[in-house]
Amino acid sequence: MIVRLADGQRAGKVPEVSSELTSRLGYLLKHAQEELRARSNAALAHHGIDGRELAVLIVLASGEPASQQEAAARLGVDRTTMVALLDVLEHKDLVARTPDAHDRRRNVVELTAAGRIALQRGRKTTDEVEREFLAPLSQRAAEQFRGALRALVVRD
Amino acid sequence: MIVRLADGQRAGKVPEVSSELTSRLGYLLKHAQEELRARSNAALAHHGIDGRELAVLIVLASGEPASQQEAAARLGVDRTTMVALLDVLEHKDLVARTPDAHDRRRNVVELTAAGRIALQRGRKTTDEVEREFLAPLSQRAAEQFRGALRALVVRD
DNA sequence: TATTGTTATACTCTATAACTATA
DNA sequence: TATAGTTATAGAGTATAACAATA
Repeated sequence: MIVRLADGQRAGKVPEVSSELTSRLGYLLKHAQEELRARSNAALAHHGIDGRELAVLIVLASGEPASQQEAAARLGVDRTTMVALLDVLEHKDLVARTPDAHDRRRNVVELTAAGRIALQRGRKTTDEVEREFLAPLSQRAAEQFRGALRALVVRD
Repeated sequence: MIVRLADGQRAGKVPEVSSELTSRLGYLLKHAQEELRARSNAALAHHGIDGRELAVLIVLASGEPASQQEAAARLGVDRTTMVALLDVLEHKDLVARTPDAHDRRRNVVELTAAGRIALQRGRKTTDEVEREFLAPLSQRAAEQFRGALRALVVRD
């Protein structure tokens, strides 16, 4: 799977990306994220979803059944963004909206049977993609890398 | 009325993001990148630029004087994207376009005196931002983190 | 014919404001 | 009045296609 070196960046004199740039933390983080996202989406496409949609499925499967707004909060996006995400997932029959009996303004959003299957497969697939992505590191280094990232992001 | 304090919804607290989500590598990388970018842009704003613009200045300062297309290749963006970036930087008087004497289709793009100053200050500022961002890690862990990122991104 | 810079256009992702139906 | 879902819209950021000038 040669994704990164595609395009016209191969023939003739290849103007390399500036080395000062590639030593910047911002550059490294951005490209690591983009590479992992591309790989994840390519692998998840076999199950008819992408990484963002899998994240929604994960959020809906965690904790109690959620309204759209609660799901949006758990995912960390705006409620208007959640509308569009759920439109797609509902159309794929992976989630179902049901009016809340106790508060008819709300929709309770839950996974369908197909949604639970897609979730299971998506988890397994992204686990594999993560392992491949981290392959250049020793197992110990990979664990330390993950731990460092968690310390940087979760802080507080 | 049913009192719903599901999940991490303690009073006065933001509803927590699903914990399965925050253990995913994709989530961690994305949020680390966004956090660092936000901090960098906030700090660089004092010098009238943002992170992307600093990246252009770095690219232009590295190696030989570049055409717009060479600069785009070094930065890893499309040439049409470079046009817009240079429009802004030229308007701020940080770079100058000069028609190439030997090939009049090309523009040679170089830093102005103000551009060199902005570059110097931008480098110093992002160095500081990176240090602060990595502060939760020991110095040794920070170096290992940077090395791991480089191994993951630069791979070949 | 091919290439450089440019413009017009479009697409993705996301957010803000306003509308509707409920509460 | 306030809230949940929705719609319309806008703004980054980036890419593709087409065009003029030049090679």
